[in-house]
Amino acid sequence: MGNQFGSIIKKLRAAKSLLQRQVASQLEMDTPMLSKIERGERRAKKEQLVLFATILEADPEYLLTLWLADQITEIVQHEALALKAMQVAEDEVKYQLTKKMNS
Amino acid sequence: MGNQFGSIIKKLRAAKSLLQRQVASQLEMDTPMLSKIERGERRAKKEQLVLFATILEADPEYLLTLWLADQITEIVQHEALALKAMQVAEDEVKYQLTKKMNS
DNA sequence: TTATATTTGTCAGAAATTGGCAAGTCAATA
DNA sequence: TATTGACTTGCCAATTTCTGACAAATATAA
Repeated sequence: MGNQFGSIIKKLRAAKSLLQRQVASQLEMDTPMLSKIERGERRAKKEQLVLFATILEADPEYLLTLWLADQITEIVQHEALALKAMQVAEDEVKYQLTKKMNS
Repeated sequence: MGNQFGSIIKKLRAAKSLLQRQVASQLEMDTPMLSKIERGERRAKKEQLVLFATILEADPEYLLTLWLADQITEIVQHEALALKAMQVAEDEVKYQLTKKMNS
């Protein structure tokens, strides 16, 4: 249950003393939807991240990082090989980056 | 295009001089499906990994690692924040592991 | 060519995801 | 204790994505 993105946006919202109703309306969603996003039951759409950042005065890159990290965690959680898989993926991404550099 | 899992099982199959037809039949899939898995166009089902390992005489944990890594790579590829997101996810997984230890 | 191996394209059915609403819980307070 | 407001839960239909299967195209080799 729960994820990092949801926990953070909930915390940021509380820090600004905003109600779900107020944030949700700006995002054009209802409060049940926002509630679910905050509790990690649903995932925000990528296009909504910038708006979240604006409303909550957060760094959009920070939110995107958490949003991506949650998806990774979801894949490997409960896996004994989680850390190994992440290491392999990291190596692959780095390799792709060097390939991109030389082109 | 292409992923690590697919490339490896294709290489292993070639090393054993097996045809797609021979491997596919044991997995109860047709050769177009296996072809797509080898080229990363489709993903093997998790339940098939052990059978892949048996047929190709590979370490099942190795194949599972690649299979998981591919999914991570898919999420973060094309993302400038890929490495940062993976780091955050890794921290989270490690944290969950310590939490699990003390329970 | 002919045969065999692999890849590509397509598609209907299955499965997962989505957005939205109704109803529920919970806490504060009148 | 009744009411109000904030949030959560449960459910569902519509949409989207995924899956397996097949036919056809392409490649490889004899």
